[in-house]
Amino acid sequence: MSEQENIIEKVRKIFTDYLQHHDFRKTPERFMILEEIYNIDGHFDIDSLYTQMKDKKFRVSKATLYNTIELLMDCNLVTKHQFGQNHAQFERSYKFKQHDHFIDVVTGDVFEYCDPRIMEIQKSVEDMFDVDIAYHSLTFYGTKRRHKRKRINQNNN
Amino acid sequence: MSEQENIIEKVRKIFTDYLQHHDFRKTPERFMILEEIYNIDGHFDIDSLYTQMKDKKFRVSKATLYNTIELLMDCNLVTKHQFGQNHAQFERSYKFKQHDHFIDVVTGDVFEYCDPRIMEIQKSVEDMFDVDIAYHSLTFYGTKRRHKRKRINQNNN
DNA sequence: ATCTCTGCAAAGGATTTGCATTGCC
DNA sequence: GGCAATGCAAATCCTTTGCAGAGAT
Repeated sequence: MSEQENIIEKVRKIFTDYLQHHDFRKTPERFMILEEIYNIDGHFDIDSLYTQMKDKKFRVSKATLYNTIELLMDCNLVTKHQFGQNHAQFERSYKFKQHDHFIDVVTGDVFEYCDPRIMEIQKSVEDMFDVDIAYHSLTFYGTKRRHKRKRINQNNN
Repeated sequence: MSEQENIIEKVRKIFTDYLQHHDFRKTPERFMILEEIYNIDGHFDIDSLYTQMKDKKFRVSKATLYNTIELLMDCNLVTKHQFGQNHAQFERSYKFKQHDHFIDVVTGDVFEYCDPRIMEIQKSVEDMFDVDIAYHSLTFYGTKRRHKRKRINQNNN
């Protein structure tokens, strides 16, 4: 069994347990959507997910996509991002380690990184306001540096 | 002259210079909006700003509000936040020192704090991806702690 | 058999756009 | 006076809601 199949089996299990525990129905649509999402690398939005599933001849509606993603966020299998545009982006989150984002404001490219110092800040904020933090959103916005580097025996650029 | 008047004079100057430099017109609406925003403490959205100005009998349209706020973001006089809902929130930003937010997901309350360590992370990210970061967004989401504290000779709570 | 979940379509809310008019330069 | 900026309204985009029928329990 591939690592990917292994992950999908595990998230199906998590989702099943979650649905069971909340007395929600285990409909085939919900599992199709979960599996589809876990086969997407990187970020996606509702519309692209919808188109992608329609292309595969799945019978699915946007209402169900929104509804199901809500459930998946509830059981921490999907994360939502608002990068500043008016539409949300999502991302599978099981077994894909916590990370934050850098957005290139010119190209729209998304880069990921993980810096443990954010957890230290989180701890400070929890103490400062006497709160428990469930999650955070950290995004840097900027542009690629233009290199004006001078190199000796320069061959290109 | 009060500190507040002083700030408003300065941001008017910044905005004037910006408009001049870009060959944009210095319309009275733009300065009314700027001044209105700088008299708001904390966050606001387009709708509340619109209502507030209408209540004062200003003749203004939402189209102009959106347009003007775009300009104000361009010259760093206003900051935009997307706290997760589908509508943006804004905030004056001149002379109000850089800060980030904690959102109470139950009450919707917004708390502000400033942690210099975010700049260290920013520097790392700049080096890692070879980019220049113009701004960032850091928001923590969580809830107030419930106190089960035991105190000896407890008087209140 | 019951009642949640579904797809579809309509509604809703925030933001953008089109356009005739206003008024800054 | 020319043309950018305005107000208003319509259009658009994303998301939510209403509802009749399908299907999980």
